[in-house]
Amino acid sequence: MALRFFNTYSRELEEFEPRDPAARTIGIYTCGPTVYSHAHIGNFRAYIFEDLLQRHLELRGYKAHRVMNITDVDDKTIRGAREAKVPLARFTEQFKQAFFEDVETLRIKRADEFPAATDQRYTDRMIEMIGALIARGLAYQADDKSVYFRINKFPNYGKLAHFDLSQLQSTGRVKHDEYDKEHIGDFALWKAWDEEDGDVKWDSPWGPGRPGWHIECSAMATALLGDQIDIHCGGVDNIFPHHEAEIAQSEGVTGKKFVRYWLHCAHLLVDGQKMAKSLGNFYTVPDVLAKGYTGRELRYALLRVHYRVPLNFTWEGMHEARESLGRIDEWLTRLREIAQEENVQRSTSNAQSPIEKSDFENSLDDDLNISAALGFLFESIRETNRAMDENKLDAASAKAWLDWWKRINTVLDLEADVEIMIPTEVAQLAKERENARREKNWERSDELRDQISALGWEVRDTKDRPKLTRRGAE
RNA sequence: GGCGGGGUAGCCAAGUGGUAAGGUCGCGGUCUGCAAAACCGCUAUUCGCGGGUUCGAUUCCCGCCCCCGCCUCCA
Repeated sequence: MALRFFNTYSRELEEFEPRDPAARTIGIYTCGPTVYSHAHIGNFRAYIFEDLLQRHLELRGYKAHRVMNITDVDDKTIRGAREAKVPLARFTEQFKQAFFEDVETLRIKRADEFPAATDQRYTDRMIEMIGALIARGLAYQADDKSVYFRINKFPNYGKLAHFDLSQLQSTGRVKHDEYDKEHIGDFALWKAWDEEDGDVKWDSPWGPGRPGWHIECSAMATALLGDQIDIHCGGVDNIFPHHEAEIAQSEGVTGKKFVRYWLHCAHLLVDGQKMAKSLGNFYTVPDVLAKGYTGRELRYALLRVHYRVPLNFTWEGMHEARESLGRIDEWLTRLREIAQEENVQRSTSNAQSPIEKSDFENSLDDDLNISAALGFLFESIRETNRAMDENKLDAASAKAWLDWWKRINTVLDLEADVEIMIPTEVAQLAKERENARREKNWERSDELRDQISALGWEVRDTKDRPKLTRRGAE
């Protein structure tokens, strides 16, 4: 099946054709965090979706050149720095660091570049772009000294969001004192300095000020990926106005189609509601870790639902993630044991399976249908487990399954980390328990099992020997 | 009001014009000293509601209801 994605621009599933088919390198721009506070798990749902996208493109033989911006100057960061009474850069630094820690915890592949809006390379580029837009009549400086984009001069404005500009209504979310604009939909390219900004300002041909939010993405995207990029992603809430503005600015400057495929991720809900600090359902990655869950468990929970469907985050869902991963872990452990038994005779080899091994990746070709892909994984697990129960899976077959897993795990990245060493205390208790069992002292044996359990380990008596595992562990 | 996305078992969630993947939870069974893991069986006569097209619709069309989001700086 051909690789296809749902393009927000056309609202249709489209076959993916990179801009440059020969080069096999895909330019991907993904809107990153605004570092004014700790990013929440809803933000990370979008980043995990982008991670899945990149990894699957790579599985399909493409090379991704991915850029994720860091917005380190805007109203919220300035306000935060002022309230904390520290310089802007110092204020944002802590959240940048936290962001990168969370990225690692969730096993999200790092983008190739993380440009920051305040980097002079990009502020220069923003000023250059704004100048070009003014020269083309697409932007103007208003009486308040700020520079605005003139949306009436850009006929395509509204195409991405499918908005009729005459119907734009103010939701009252933005202050209403912007009488200086020609059209209510005109958005700021350059925001003139005011006292609230303190020492946060850059010089420009239009006086001191700072970039508008949208222009930074246009500047960084075109600077690092060129005038035209293959895929641009973000959350659905970015469609309007942010991505609409990016199109207007970028195409207004370059005159070329800015993005070939727009992919947008649906929101994460918590207990069926939008996540909000006021509702007390606002979680960061460390919040989830503090509840005893691991990064890979959260990764699984955020990954398992198709990106265009709203995902409801619940603790029950986290439990489900843990159990499902445990099932994968057990399966891999069994396969590895059999793969090592070179000379053991099996009654018959049973590598045959009604599940085609390519079903997993073919599902991902279909607009990243991860739920269907995981369905195939679990069906495969059940079938190979059955074969192993019946002693019908030989070492070669086990190895083949492990190779398959290795391949799909380049996309999933859900394997448990290397086995944690069994603590000597646990090993000692297990040994004592074996002695008790040999003497058929079941009471003592069960008591020792409880003690082992209290230490976070589970003991299982198999035919060969008792096995110790740590459930729910990284 | 405009524009999107969604409504499938207790929960999460695929899917197709031909009679419902998978995960999780629960129950019963095999195995086990007992467990655990694994496997087997059971758990949606039905896919928000009402019409229509069709031999046949959960899947296509029309209308309606509900949930979520966006409508100027939230992923």
